[in-house]
Amino acid sequence: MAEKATIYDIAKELNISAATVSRALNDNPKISQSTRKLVMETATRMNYKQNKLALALRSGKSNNIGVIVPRIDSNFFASTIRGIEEELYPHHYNIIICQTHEDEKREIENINTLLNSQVDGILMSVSNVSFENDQIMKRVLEKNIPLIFFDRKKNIDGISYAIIDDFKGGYLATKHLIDQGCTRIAHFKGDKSLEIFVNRFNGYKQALLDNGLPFDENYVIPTKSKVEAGSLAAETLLKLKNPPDALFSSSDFAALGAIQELKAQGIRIPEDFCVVGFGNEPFTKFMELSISTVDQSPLEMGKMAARVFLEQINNTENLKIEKKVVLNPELQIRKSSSRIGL
Amino acid sequence: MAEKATIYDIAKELNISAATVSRALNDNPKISQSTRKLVMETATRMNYKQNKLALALRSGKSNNIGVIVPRIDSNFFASTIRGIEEELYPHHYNIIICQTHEDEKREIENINTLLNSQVDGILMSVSNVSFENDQIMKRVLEKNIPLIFFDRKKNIDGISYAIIDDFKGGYLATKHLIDQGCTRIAHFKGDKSLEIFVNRFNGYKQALLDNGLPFDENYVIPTKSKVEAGSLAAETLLKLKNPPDALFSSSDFAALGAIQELKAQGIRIPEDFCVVGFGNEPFTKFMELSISTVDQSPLEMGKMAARVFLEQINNTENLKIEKKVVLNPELQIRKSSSRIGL
DNA sequence: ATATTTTGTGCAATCGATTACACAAACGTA
DNA sequence: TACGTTTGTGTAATCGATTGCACAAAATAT
Repeated sequence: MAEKATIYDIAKELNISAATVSRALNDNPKISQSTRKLVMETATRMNYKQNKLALALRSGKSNNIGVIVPRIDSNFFASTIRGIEEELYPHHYNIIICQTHEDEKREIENINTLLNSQVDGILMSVSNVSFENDQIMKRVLEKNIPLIFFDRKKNIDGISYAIIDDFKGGYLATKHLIDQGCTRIAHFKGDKSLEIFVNRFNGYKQALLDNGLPFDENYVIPTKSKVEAGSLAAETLLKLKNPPDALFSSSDFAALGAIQELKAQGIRIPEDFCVVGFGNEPFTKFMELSISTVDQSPLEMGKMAARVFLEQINNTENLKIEKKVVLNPELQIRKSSSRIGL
Repeated sequence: MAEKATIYDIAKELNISAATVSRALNDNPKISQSTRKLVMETATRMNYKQNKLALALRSGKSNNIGVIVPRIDSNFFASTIRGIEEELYPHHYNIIICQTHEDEKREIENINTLLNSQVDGILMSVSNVSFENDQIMKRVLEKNIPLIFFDRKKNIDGISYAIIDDFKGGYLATKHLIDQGCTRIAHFKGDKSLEIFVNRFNGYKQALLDNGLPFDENYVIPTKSKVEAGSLAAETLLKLKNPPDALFSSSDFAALGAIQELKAQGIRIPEDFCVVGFGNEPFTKFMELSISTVDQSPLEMGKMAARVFLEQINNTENLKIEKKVVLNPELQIRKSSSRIGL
């Protein structure tokens, strides 16, 4: 039964002190070559593994960081987490994952658990905008633990973030539809308590204004990020007296639902109706009628968030400096909106 | 600057000992009501948070478990992780995520890091089958740390696992194609060093045998789980003197690639050619030509793996008992293979 | 009034690694 | 020879929480 070996076990084995063992293992130059070699060999032989908990307790650095997301099984969040992991792996940080399921209580619980676990930082995509949560986030800041938002952020002074320019994303998508000759462009709007959706909506609105198209409230439908929700919303749109000839959906899933409904009603895409989604979900590319969409470069976003964390952890002085990374959205033009050529 | 408060800070504040504070916070009945109340209030006031590192060091339980997967940004793995997280959350375990990128060195590194971090258990989906890794896994067992495989396992005595019956999945898929009247069924075979792919292949072969169809090696193409790989493999198949009339692909992505190639060559699906994939990736359902596939219930698999872990951690005695959970694959019949009705 | 039990706290060791400080041995130098 | 340096190790404190044991004070019994 190979129980875990500690530096004390090695020390006893060699009749030296644990301090010497520790120094030898850490390549401290004060230790003689002979002792060092002996210790190294014995450590290997006894299958010694440094206990990171002890190290963390003493040093105050756990080398763990917490990542909080609404859910992990979405392509977007999984990709950001991948980005975070890849950026932090070389720096020997481990990643603790938490899901909130969009529940604010869970969000607070997760933050507290992570703090209790002495994580060195927290990267999160917020679930909602209650004020209660603001309090706890401020407390994280007070403890001098880097807190970084990615994608879904809140406006709290002193908190850095990595996001994409959702306004621009909405603008680009809408402008593209206008360029295709569409004049009655509808919009599926996401949860209005989240900045990202408000910004996409604002980008949409601005593009209409800038191009002399009227903004019609009836064309804006609050829609969840679900296929079924998209179908229903499309149905509503088509019942309007003057139905739209294009859709910018804040969600790829809802866009898909809309496309299904449109097709079911015999409407041709993109000839009669153009659609642009948001998120660049894998399926949008795979469809026979591939769906135009706005890419959020989640991998890059995760990496940027991780880099901001690294900067903050290395500059305790600059902790108060808010770092804002805004990535550029990229419009992926595909069949669902390509009237012209391609 | 609200620095972190410890029980010593609370003790000093109240002029009592840290031991008493600790007991009060843990609802130890030996502490008087009055003291307890005082401690609780002071703890809240000082924003005290228990340091889990200290607790973990003393108790030898970190309440962290490690999850190792080839990559996190695949629908399958993300879903299993979700399952694991949801099952373990009520038991106050945190999840540390590691990616191997199919690299065996990384696999060993990850295991070592997790061991150093004193995780209470490791759940993993292996990346390959080198012997070197067997050694380290055995060492994990020797340390009495529960190690559980999910989906991609290895045959190592004493290691429990949660998988699906890949043989049966392959069998069901192939049998279904036979039932559709297909007689020349090809197969895209995955990495032969992984059990799951060997089993899917064996199920395919057995179904052919059981139904009096000849097994033709030329119909079996080693194919990566990529769209492009599937297209190329399909091209190869179609060049055969006697090309197949159906395909069972061990990957949904490769199946999609094949479908694209088949269509490009003017072959009608499912009339001329039936296709079944494996994995039930979201896009298979979303396509206009929806793809039949074998569902692996990743959420359930993750939960089962987590449950096995919980059983083992609660029965130190039974650690040596291998627990084998084999889930039932479910064939999702969709358009790509539905000649009859639907 | 004395003996016995109960109640509530404190002391100190523990988990494992690191590190400031002390100090002996070995070396070099005048 | 005597004194200063260097070299290599050991001692003990520290990180924060828990807990067996000891023990004083209070409550109860005799």
